[in-house]
Amino acid sequence: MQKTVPHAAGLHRASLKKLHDLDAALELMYYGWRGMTLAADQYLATVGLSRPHHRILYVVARQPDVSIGSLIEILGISKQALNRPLNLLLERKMLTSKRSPEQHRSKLLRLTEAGKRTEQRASDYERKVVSEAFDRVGPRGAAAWMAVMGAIADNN
Amino acid sequence: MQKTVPHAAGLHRASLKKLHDLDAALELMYYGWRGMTLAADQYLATVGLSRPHHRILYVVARQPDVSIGSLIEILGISKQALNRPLNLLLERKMLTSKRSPEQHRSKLLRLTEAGKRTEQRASDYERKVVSEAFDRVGPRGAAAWMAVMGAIADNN
DNA sequence: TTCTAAGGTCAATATAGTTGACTTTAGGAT
DNA sequence: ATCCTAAAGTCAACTATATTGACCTTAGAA
Repeated sequence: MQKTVPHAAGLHRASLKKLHDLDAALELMYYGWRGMTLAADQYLATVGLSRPHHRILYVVARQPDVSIGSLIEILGISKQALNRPLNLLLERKMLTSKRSPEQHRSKLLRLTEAGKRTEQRASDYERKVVSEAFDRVGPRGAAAWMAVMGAIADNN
Repeated sequence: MQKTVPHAAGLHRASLKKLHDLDAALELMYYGWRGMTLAADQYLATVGLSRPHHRILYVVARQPDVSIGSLIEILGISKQALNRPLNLLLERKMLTSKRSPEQHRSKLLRLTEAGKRTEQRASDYERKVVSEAFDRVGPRGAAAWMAVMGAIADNN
């Protein structure tokens, strides 16, 4: 008999009976998120980081000189939850933090070159997955995907 | 001064500078997943359940008489991780478990009527979000969304 | 009777978060 | 100078969801 091989979730993507028209869509959302982040997460693991670190790097890359408080709001987590991954990134010199000249109360976060490289590589893995999928459906299909996702995202 | 109101993640969906063409797509995937599951998670919380319970109910609804081992493979988690939510659902009489007549080794899981109701309500919240989004883009847009998500999901 | 597959359970650990209760740092107001 | 406050930092306890490893039970098959 064969050894039981650990199964990745997703192997049975198409195996479930569909009770409703939209069941396939629900499953695609689930496996789509996994599919998009899988390669990035694997890369991040090789450099000792994970999703929360990537989220921080992603935001700081797109909003340089963001304050800690703003970062907390954007990420939607508590400052205690931010603390560990943020400090790791500072220790690893992926981020710098300094008081601003005029607003000494708040600190400004920036990516170092190493931080930029790591953020780019991780995000590139995700963009690559999306890009290849978009290529298969053309610009109109990509636009439709964006429109659907926007409507779903704004549902709350 | 106003009290600081706890911010839900997602309030700043459009606020980040876009460094790349596909950054908007990455963010839409993140917020799309949130948007689709938000209402369902809120409903589940009112009945003392959460996402892992829903995943179990969802799979058993679509594969009645599934064995514990198959369920583990489909969900992609360890049996220890399955144990707690599964037992809760059995205690709450949302699931039944019995040995099959011919294959006494494995147990067969089924939803009770209460389990079916809960599964349907939770999944309905998700389907409603997707359905409304599909309505905005028409059948061709919906098909394109499915094609893109399928390509992304199968990337691994 | 012994072997094995399926299931069940316990313990320790990891990750990613929470709330509450502080302290520190630094600027602003009186 | 002193007090007040905003922003940041820290410590502790807790929750939820997962992991691995070790072990036990149930029940059919050789």
